[in-house]
Amino acid sequence: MPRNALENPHVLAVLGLLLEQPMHPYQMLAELRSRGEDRAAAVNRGSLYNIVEALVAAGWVAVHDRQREGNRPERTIYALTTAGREELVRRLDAQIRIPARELTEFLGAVSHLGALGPDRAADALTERAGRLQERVAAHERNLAQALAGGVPRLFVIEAEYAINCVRSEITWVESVIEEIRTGSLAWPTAAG
Amino acid sequence: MPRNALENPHVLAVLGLLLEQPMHPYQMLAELRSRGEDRAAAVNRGSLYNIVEALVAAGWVAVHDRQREGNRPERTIYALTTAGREELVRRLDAQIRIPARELTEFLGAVSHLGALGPDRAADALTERAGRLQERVAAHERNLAQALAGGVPRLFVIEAEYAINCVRSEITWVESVIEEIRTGSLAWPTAAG
DNA sequence: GGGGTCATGTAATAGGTTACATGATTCT
DNA sequence: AGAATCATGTAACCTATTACATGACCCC
Repeated sequence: MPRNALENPHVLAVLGLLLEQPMHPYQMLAELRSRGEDRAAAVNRGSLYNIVEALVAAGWVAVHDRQREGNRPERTIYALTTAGREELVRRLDAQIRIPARELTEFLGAVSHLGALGPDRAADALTERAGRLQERVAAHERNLAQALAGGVPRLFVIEAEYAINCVRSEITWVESVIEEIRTGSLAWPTAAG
Repeated sequence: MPRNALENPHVLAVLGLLLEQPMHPYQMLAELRSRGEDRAAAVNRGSLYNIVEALVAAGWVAVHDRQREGNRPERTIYALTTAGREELVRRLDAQIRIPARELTEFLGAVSHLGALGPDRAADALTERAGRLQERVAAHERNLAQALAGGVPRLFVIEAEYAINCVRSEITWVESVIEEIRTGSLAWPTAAG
């Protein structure tokens, strides 16, 4: 187990899952992957076992049950402890209060937009806008379906946030395209 | 040198810097750090030398000059090659056209907002909104200063994008706070 | 004279990913 | 019968970070 596995960014995701219900690691993996499309980052099993081990050592998670079906490998169900729940709340609280510097790939690309030249830049941005539209539509479909299925809004609030982010990016991208087309965003030569 | 150092996410940043002017690695580091507050992620020298070595091997970057001042260690100035410039354009183009799944820390936190309970959630979100306001103000000051100093808008366009993102997040956060306060965002018990 | 910056090179460390190994169950 | 899934455990590998090593120059 890595020494500071507790600093692993997936720790919050694991604690969050265990808040919902006790689980064995393989199930966590399945959950994370099924929601992963828009919620969690990809985790692999190697890291996951390390994290769980570290969480147990920290006392935030404890063995809840051991089950055996037939001759399958015994599966160990883990559950949040009280301390784990407190830690989860502490981390959530901190991550909400203090915005991290979220450096996206797109921000890095935009900072060298000049290198593409006006036509290619406008073209690329247009394609992006289209793809973002599709993404918003997909998010909205999922959200509507969940709400129609009776899931409380609080439990899908992050979808609303994601939609908000993508929407505002679309607006920005489209405004830049327009400015390139009208020439109000000037293109200095040797732009970089 | 790592085998796929060319896949390193900092490659684009290095190519972008070299598009502006030839440089030696130490200077790249200084540039990245000085802009780093809102532009580039932190790079350390170990990785940087690996990247430069890989870029040279790929033919995207070549030794431009070797300079020696007094008895200081000789510094090697690298410059973009034509192939390197093409690669930069190719990567920029792709990164703009195809939006990556940008999973932020905040998105992960929001998805477990329920665990904080309504009061603490509203409180934490309020603090975040305040900090985001400060960040917008700082970005705007920098942007205004750059523009006043004669920098073409195209070269600071990424600051406009960053401001747009933060602004829209503030709007969203404030709307959620309001909904928590008025009770229109219901809080199911045992929320997680 | 001491501390900080300029500038590089390289080895050690530790983390995450990938792959190997095992074996039962279920579906086609 | 073969493939895919369930479920774990562990070792190898590769990458990035960190630290060590070197030495000149500049400012106080």
